[in-house]
Amino acid sequence: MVRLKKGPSKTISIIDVARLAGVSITTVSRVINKLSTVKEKNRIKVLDAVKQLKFQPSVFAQRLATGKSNVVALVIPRYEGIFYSFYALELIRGIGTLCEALKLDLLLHLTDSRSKFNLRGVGGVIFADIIGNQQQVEEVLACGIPCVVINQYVSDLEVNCIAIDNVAGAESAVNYLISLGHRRIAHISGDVVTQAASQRLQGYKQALQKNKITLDEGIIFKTDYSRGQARLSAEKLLKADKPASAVFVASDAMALEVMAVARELGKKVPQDLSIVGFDDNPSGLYGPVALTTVRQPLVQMAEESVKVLNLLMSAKEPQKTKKILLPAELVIRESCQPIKAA
Amino acid sequence: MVRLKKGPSKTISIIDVARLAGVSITTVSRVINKLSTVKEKNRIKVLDAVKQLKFQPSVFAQRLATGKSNVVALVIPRYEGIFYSFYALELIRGIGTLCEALKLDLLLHLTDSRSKFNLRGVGGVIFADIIGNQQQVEEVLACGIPCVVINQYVSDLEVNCIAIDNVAGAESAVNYLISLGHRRIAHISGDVVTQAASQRLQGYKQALQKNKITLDEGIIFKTDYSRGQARLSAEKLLKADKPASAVFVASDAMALEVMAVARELGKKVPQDLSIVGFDDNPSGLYGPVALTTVRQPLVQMAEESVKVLNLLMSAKEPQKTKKILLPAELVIRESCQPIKAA
DNA sequence: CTGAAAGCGCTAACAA
DNA sequence: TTGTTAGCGCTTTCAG
Repeated sequence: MVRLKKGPSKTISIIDVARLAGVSITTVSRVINKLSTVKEKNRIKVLDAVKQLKFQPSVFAQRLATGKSNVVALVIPRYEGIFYSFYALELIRGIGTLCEALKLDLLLHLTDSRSKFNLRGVGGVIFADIIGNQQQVEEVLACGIPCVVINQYVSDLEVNCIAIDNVAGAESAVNYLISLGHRRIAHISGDVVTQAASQRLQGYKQALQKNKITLDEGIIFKTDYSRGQARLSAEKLLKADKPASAVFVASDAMALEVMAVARELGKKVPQDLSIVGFDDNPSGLYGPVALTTVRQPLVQMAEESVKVLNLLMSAKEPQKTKKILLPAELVIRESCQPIKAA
Repeated sequence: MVRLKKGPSKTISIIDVARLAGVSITTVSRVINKLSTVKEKNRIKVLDAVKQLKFQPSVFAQRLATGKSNVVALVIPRYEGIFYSFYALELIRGIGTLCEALKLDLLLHLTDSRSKFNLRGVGGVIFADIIGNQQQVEEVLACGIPCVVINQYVSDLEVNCIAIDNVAGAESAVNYLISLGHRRIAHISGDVVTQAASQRLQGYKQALQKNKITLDEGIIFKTDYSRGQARLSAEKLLKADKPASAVFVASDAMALEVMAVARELGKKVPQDLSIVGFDDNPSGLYGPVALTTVRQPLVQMAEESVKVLNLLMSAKEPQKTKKILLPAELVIRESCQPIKAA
């Protein structure tokens, strides 16, 4: 009835190590887990045996025994406007690099709002944005699994979140344009299903209001973050009877597209049109006119999320939920100039 | 000596389900694993209990018991030229989506050549490119873990690989330019530490040779795939005494940069310079002149890799290694035209 | 068609 | 400081 142990191809376990080292499996376990209480001499014997047998502990057995898991699931909405972006890549890179360093297993889930995944076995979850999948967050929370949401400030849920102050960032961009004398300032917005885009729009409006500039809905263009729609918007904007002298664009990728369109139409940047983007995407540095933009601390946000989660995962007691708002900072380069005297 | 079972917060296990359903745990296990031999009546009782208790089997216990794992590790070199690209994102998306569908757990490893990861517990590995980390591949192979390498044709190792025929792709691009009458054709290459870039360079050279056009090393520019270096190369190229009439660029992102530089210098595309890129990056569609390019079946490559790996992982016997070469196809759009009569 | 029971490889009381 | 041993939750013989 016993499964045959096929002599040679058997996977080596802690028992083999113990036997070779001439100690008990407990001692081996202690060495592996760096639990101090092992005599140096034995420690070395065990370490030798481990090396000799090329032993690697079974993570499954470990997790089963401890009930703990060092698996972090990163959930990214399968939403093209977001996924195909500088933002997504920076996020994955930031989170991936830190997980690697912290020895956390990073599980990637590209999801739509319907998909369900087995939560048994994951130690913590990071949600990148929430687009229609708030329910997934609630599920995770209900299971008592540590969880942090990034790039989204969640006020109606008792959940940790780390977001960027898009409102203030947008406001500072528009204020800067105003300080240069611009009054007719357009906005090309991202997809307002994302919190980031809608907040940037809000910041834009707020800046105008505070400066007593009347809002003209006719020069606010809503897009899906794509370059295609940016191009369309830019064309409308530039061919209008009463063109704007400046434009605040919700992403650098789109801003660059606007810049390109302007040039194609024979307009000079910044002489004829001042442009501010958002992201601090390195692409903005190329080209003859470096893009003025708002820098988001994406990598910082990514790393912070892993740190917070890691803390949560190793904490004994449930922690107070943290809500962090990271500042976005205006980076002045060359794509804006004071408005020409009328 | 027994760990206390804290009554309420205990995680529910197969035992609870069995108890509630009034059957043995074996039966529950059979139902979960869809092993036919269960009376319909019992099946329903079990399913009810599962639903009622919101039972989710512990993947760790399952894997420990079966010795099988459905974890796929995706290893991506932490190499900026590659990582920040359309390519990387397409790959992650393709692999991520299919894993999600196949219920495979996708583990992401951003690695440098030195990093080691615990292989115990992963059922299969996908390597995206090999940049200095061939040793990692060999390690995986040595452990007998199913493994496939993508975007790299590996001939000196008994390993499955799926790559794109960059040589032929590049050749067809250059042949096309030649067919339009171009004779002085430049090349802006990617980072030749990557196989893709060096093969594209090779295809370029081959096409010239076959057409008895002498190679001019002076108009071959090697870059790190960045837009910055593309810009520099383009400037050199366009300001040269004897400029080329056409250029084949190793990526669309760089090709777009070249196009931008050309315009800034007052050159018209395609009238003054014909350009072919590589990737079929949607960005190439925007702008006034759609980019002619070579389409790589990236998503297909990504999906194929998961399929092959999945097969390998569920196969009883070791399989013959597969080496797949996917064709790349020229996509003619607007950025090239026949050379002007001299 | 069903159930009892032996593992899978490891951790953590507890005793020594 | 070390070893014994009872689980962790599941699968899988094997005997009913």
